[in-house]
Amino acid sequence: MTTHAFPSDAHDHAACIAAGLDAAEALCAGRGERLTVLRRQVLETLLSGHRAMGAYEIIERMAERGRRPAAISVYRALDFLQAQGLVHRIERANAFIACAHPGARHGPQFLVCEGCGTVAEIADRGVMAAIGKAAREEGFEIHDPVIEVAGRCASCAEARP
Amino acid sequence: MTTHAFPSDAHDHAACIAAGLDAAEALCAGRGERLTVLRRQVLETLLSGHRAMGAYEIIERMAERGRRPAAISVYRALDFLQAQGLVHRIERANAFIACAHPGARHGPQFLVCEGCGTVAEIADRGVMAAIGKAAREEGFEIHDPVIEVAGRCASCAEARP
DNA sequence: AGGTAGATGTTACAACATAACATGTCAAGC
DNA sequence: GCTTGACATGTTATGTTGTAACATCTACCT
Repeated sequence: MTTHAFPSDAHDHAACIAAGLDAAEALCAGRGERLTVLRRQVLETLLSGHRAMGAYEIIERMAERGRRPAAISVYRALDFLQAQGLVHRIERANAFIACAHPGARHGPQFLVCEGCGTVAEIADRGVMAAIGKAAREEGFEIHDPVIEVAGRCASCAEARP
Repeated sequence: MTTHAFPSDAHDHAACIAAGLDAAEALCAGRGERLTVLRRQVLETLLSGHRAMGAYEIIERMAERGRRPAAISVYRALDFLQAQGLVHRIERANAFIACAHPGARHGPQFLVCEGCGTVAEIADRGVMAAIGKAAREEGFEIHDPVIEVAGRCASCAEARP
């Protein structure tokens, strides 16, 4: 299987949002966790955007479609979603993005395009193995690796070579 | 050579600060860049702390030893020091740390201990190679990789197994 | 001395995140 | 049906991190 970490221009976006929400529902149900309306809306906003978004941008988008949630509420929802592995935080951008592989165990890595802002989530075994090896040599126990690579995605590199 | 990314408890700290400052002087002189008093003090503060520090913590420390610099001045000094490769930013902590290998080309990676807060800077070839390979498979051009691994350093893991 | 480029200072504010406490919601057990 | 308890959300205020806009200073060149 060839993976396409960067979404193609014309994929079935509605279906991809629905799939993400369904996966989240299933995952929470299986764990006895509550995917409340607010949490679901935050996740849906991230899925719709299909890119990393700051908390206040999420608030803005939610405000356009109904009541404006308080910052703290959105942060709490994001905390929950992160704990469930449904959302990741992009540290270097103070932003959040819906997980591309909900349910899978990871160790995700992110390719962040400086041209278009798209964030691709990959889960490369080789990268994790190399980091594990380097850490072992220092006697370091890995808990939470953050790998965020800024650069240019294929289409942006092509557009401005 | 066995590297010790985590500093031993009793290394010659004064010498290690002096060495860092000397390296910075030499590097800037060689490039025709100006290591001004303010920039030097910011770097010295980071070298003394021997760990990652927030900008406002740097300000606090500098205030204890003289005039309190404005936030923006410290951020500008940090920008300069980062551009010269003398300081790195730890994204996940909104903090800064003096570079452990000034002058060397890198691609640094950080092991951040959640026990004691120490940050070890390593420059593992295997990790960079793995990331390069993963990026190539996506047609992604790497510009600025961020690798920050949280976990426990050897002494903290031993102290609380 | 005057010009100029770069560094720093002053002030105000934007953006990101959380503390403390009140209130709402829903299901279990009486 | 009511109470209770656990968890989620709302309200208000504030803390933390970072920058914009513009003034001033400094060191060097001519």
